[in-house]
Amino acid sequence: MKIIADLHLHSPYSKATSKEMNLDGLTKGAKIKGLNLLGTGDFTHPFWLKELKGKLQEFEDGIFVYKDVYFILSTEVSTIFQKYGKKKEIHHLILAPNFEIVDQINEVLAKYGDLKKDGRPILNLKASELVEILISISQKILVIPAHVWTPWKSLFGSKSGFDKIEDCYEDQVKHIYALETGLSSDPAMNWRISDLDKYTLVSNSDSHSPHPWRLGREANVFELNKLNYKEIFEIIKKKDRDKFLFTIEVDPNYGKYHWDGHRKCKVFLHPKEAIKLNNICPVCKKPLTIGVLHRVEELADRPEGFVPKDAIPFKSILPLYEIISYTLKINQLYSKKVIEIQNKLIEYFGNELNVLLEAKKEELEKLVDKKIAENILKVREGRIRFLPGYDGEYGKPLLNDELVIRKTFTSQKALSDFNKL
DNA sequence: CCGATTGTTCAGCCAGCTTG
DNA sequence: CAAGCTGGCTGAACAATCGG
Repeated sequence: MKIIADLHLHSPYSKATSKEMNLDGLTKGAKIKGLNLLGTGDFTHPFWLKELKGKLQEFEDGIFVYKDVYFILSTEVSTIFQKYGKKKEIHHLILAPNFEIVDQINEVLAKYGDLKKDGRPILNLKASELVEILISISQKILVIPAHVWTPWKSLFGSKSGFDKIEDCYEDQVKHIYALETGLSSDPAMNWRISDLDKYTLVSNSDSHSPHPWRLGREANVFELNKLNYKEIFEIIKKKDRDKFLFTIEVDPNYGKYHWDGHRKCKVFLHPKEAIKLNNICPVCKKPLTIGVLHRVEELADRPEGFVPKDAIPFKSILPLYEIISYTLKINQLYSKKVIEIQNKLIEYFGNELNVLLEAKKEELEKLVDKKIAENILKVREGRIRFLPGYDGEYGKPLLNDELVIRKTFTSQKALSDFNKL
């Protein structure tokens, strides 16, 4: 059976999330998108956990079901600790095999932070201590460093991260099997660092809203004989290429931290340009927010385009809402017209991922404007340029062959280089 | 010309850290 | 010790534009 899984998302008990991130909203969103396995998110939060225990039915060992959508118990925690005299804040995705073990996890973690305060609790623990604690509860618990390249709160992040996984997880690194690439990087970027070859690269949305332009933006596609926790655990642990078919990605340029820059100063720069400026903002003279591409370049020991031999392939997409709204030049994702077209396509092809990955051009053209059909194919085939994201600003796809003329470039040369891409 | 739709901006949520 | 900043999303308020 084919499983399309988004394992990292949040409940309404996390800060800055939509109230619709409840089980009904999530299952509705998953069906529209074409996902059949979701992480529950936030199992550390007592109210959310109570809801999960009450509403989820056990399906198979470690897998639960609600309204025909499967769930696996997951949460994200933030560890804050000092190392090398600096504050380190690192996010970790945690998967657990059953509610009994979740109860044990929560009992221990509650000693290190207030689990009620946020669905994504802050723990006064070193990353290595967190892993040690979890593994001592159960070897079946999976700890995955979350969105490893984003500047804030991540393993390799420019603001509070490390250059080597070992520096973060120390002797507990032996229990780390996978890394979450995050929106601003794709597997190809990670393949440039030989140290990462042994890790399974997983992709999740970290969604805060169940809307199809957020949930399932990134996902993992598995082919399983049967669905249970052990299967998922083993695939991720062993990087089983026969069962891990591919990951679904957005173009890393779309991510909010791909390039370097300052949102407020309207400065965004390719790492090469930033380095020429000593990573100092030409407007406010303060250090730039260094993005994902820059960090990958710093740590890479291989050229662009290198593919490790056991790499799991990936496909790049964009949320359908964005393709439609950018094609029609409507900025509002939820405009009536965009929703109408989206619904028409989803009704015909069953779900959004079918539209994005499978739908044939002739069929698309029968249903919608030729330009929209063409752009769906363009995105699928990667024939598309972006205005890259930076310092928390999403990247923008250039679906109408626009030339980029924007005040946000401080360097005319960066602008002309960009238009040549 | 007026109502409907779309575009744009911004407060609010909140803890916890840094800065002055 | 207060002020400012951070994250990501909602949804209100208001402005602009579309279309019948």
